Order: sequence, then structure tokens, then C-alpha cells
Amino acid sequence: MQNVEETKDLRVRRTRKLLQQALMELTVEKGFLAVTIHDLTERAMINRSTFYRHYLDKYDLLEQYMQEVYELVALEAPPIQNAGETGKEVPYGLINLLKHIQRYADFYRVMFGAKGDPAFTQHFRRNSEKRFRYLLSTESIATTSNLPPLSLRVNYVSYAGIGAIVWWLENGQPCSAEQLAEWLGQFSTKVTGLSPQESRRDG
Amino acid sequence: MQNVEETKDLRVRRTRKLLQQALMELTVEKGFLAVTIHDLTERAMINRSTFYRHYLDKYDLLEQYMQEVYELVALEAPPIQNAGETGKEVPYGLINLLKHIQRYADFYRVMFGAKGDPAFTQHFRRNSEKRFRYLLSTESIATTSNLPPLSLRVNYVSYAGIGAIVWWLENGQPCSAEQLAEWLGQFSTKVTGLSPQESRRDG
DNA sequence: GGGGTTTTGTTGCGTTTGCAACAGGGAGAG
DNA sequence: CTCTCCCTGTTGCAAACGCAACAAAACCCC
Repeated sequence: MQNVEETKDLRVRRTRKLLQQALMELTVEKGFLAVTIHDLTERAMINRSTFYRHYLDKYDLLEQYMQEVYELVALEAPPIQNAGETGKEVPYGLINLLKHIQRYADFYRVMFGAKGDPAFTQHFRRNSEKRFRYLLSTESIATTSNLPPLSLRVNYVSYAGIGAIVWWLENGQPCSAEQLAEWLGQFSTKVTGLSPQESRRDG
Repeated sequence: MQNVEETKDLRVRRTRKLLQQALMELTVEKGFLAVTIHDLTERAMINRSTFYRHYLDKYDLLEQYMQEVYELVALEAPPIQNAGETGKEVPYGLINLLKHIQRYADFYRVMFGAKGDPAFTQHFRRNSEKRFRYLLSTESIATTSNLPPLSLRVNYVSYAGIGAIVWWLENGQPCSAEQLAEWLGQFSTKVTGLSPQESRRDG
């Protein structure tokens, strides 16, 4: 294990990317639980010892990969304060996440399904939760007057998001990522009590 | 440049494979001539200096790649002397080659076409020629009595093979690799004057 | 339960590779 | 023409990586 921060070395980035790709392919082929480190390193053409220089186990690989995706998405994270300035502010990070999911649709369908890993779903949901909690933590006191507790609303929305994504994947993505992001924004607006301009600019 | 022989080191094999893949993709995208070394190394996530440790230029990369394919195919190369022993002896190497072409159909369609490199087509044809020449060099003197010169027949057949492959690719491989190999075997049998049991076992 | 096979982690050392910086060349724009 | 920009090759040094071998745990089958 070395510095987890963004390494510039091309070898490191390549190694990680190849292992991520191998994880995608193998999970689709035989299910996440059945994938061994040996499988991963063989498919990625990476020595097994090198794997342990980067990750603790396959769960760590998955987690770090998701983290990278989230960080990539979070470039557009805080669209709260001066909304209305940058254009389409709220759904943008979500759209990127959905596009990633769309790109690896097979993988996510497996991971969220019976051959997948429940811990993954939980981790994914927890992460969504964190993002929602951050969003909702900025709401004004006035709007929180007679709403259910924050944690309940967060939980509700994050579970619902999984449900929507599963629906999206199971039905072969019958709508665009942008469309789904907008619908999700509408849902969360109504549930969480956030004012519309914080979810959709065109109110 | 280092030892061109088969290196066992996983890094070397991986580097070469990644560059080969990048060459395939980029050739399909923008044509072989437009591909730069910078493109290749960027796509393959390989440092440019590493490229020169393995290849002289993109032509060398292509040539060595083709050579690897041919060597892989040539495991079944000399089906001449004791034909009829091993089963389907003649078309087997050809089938492997056709299956490779089928796998990278986009690439070969581009390479043989207008955006491709004429030198590649020539090189490919020369290699086929060499294989045919080897086959025909073993024919008995009796059968060569009143046939056109060997070099003419070889030339004829090798060019015809390109034509057949182009037809196969342009039409989306309307028949299996095995079927095409059999047809090609029939053609060459009639043209070159080889006895049928050297091209097809079932005569 | 025992025994063979696979998988998991770990280590020291030799090799491959990336990096940075360089000089040269070719194409296009002023 | 010159200037800029990109692509081509090459180099010394530092870092990442592969290899081989190891012990231990997990698995499966008898």
C-alpha cells in the first residue's frame, strides 16, 4: 500500500485501470464473490504481488474504484449557494454518475443483483446518502419546520435512488441519463423539502 | 530494441499487447497513416520512450504484430508430407488466420481500404505468397508438366486471397471462417495444380 | 477426519518502465 | 522568411514492477 492520493506515475494509473477493467469483466462473467485475486491479476496482466502493493483485497479494489468515480463526479458537488450562475448545476454530478453506471451497465446489474455483493449495494447507498446529507445540511431552518427528521428523508431518498437505478438497468436504460437525473431531482425535491431552484433551474 | 524472441517478462508482453490494441483502435478511428506514436502511447498508457525500446516506428509495430499472428498460425504450417494423418490438416492454419481477421474485422477493413496503408496490404500479400510458395515447392515434378510458372500461380493465388478476404469483410462475413477456408482451398487446388488430398481430405 | 489442490499474503532482488529534458525536423501561420 | 507548435528520437536516473520462493489459510473430495 502506498499513498492513496492521486499518483501521477503512469505505471500506477495503468495498473489500477487494468485491474478495474478486469474486475468489471470478471464480475459480469462469474459474479463478484467468485472472482479471485488470481483471476484479476491474470486477466489484467499484472503480477499478483503488484496487486497487494495497491489494494488489500478485491473489496478494497472495488471501494477505491467507486471512490475514484465519486470524486470524479464530485467536481460538481456543491451547487447550493449561488445557484443559477453556472447553468445546469444540480443534476450535473448526478448525470456523470449515471453515465458511468450506464457505461458499465452489465457490471452494476450484476452487483445490485443476486450474484453481486450486498456490501457493495450498501456501500453505494451509503455514499449516495452522504451526498444527499451534504445537500440537505445547507437547507434553511425555515423550511425544516414541519418535515420528518433529516436522517429519515436522507435514508428514504438514497434507497429510492437505488431502486430507480435498478429499474433503469433492468429495463435496458429506456431513457437517457439526463432524463433520469431530472426525474430523480424532481422526486428528491418533493420528498426532502428543498426548494425547486436547488434541484432544477427551470423550476 | 531488445531481444525480439519471445520474452517471458509479463511487463513486456503487456506493453506490446497494449500497443497492439491501441494500434487497432486508432487505425479504425482515423486511419493508419494518421496515427502518430504519441497517439499510440497515450491510448495504450505507455511512455513514449518505452515504445522505442520495443519498436522502430508504427510500421515496425504493425509488422511485428502480424509476425506474431503468423507464427501463432504457423503452428500448423507444414501439412504436406503425411497428409491424411491428422484430420483436417490444410485449412487449419488458414482458419486461425481468418478467425483473427474476423476478430479484428474493423481493423482489416480499414487497412485494406482507402484509409489504410498500401504497404500493409503488400506485406500481408507477400506473407501469404511465402506460405503458398512453401506449399507449392513440395509438389512432384510430374504434376508440374504443363502448368504456368510457379511464381505466376503463387502471385495469382495470393492476390486472389486478398480479394476473397476483402469480399468477406465488406459483406460482414456472410459465411464462417471454416467455410471460407474450404472454398479458398478448393480455388487454390484448381489453380495451382496441387492434388486434392493436399487441400481437402475428403477429396 | 486427512491429504491434495488452490488461494492468499509477504519478501529480496533484478529488470522494465516512467520521467524529464534534450536536440532535431516538418508543417502551418504571420 | 521566421516563429510557433507538434511530432520524433535519445538519454541518465529514479521508481514501479515481475519473478521466484515461501508459509499459511481455505477449499474440496475421499
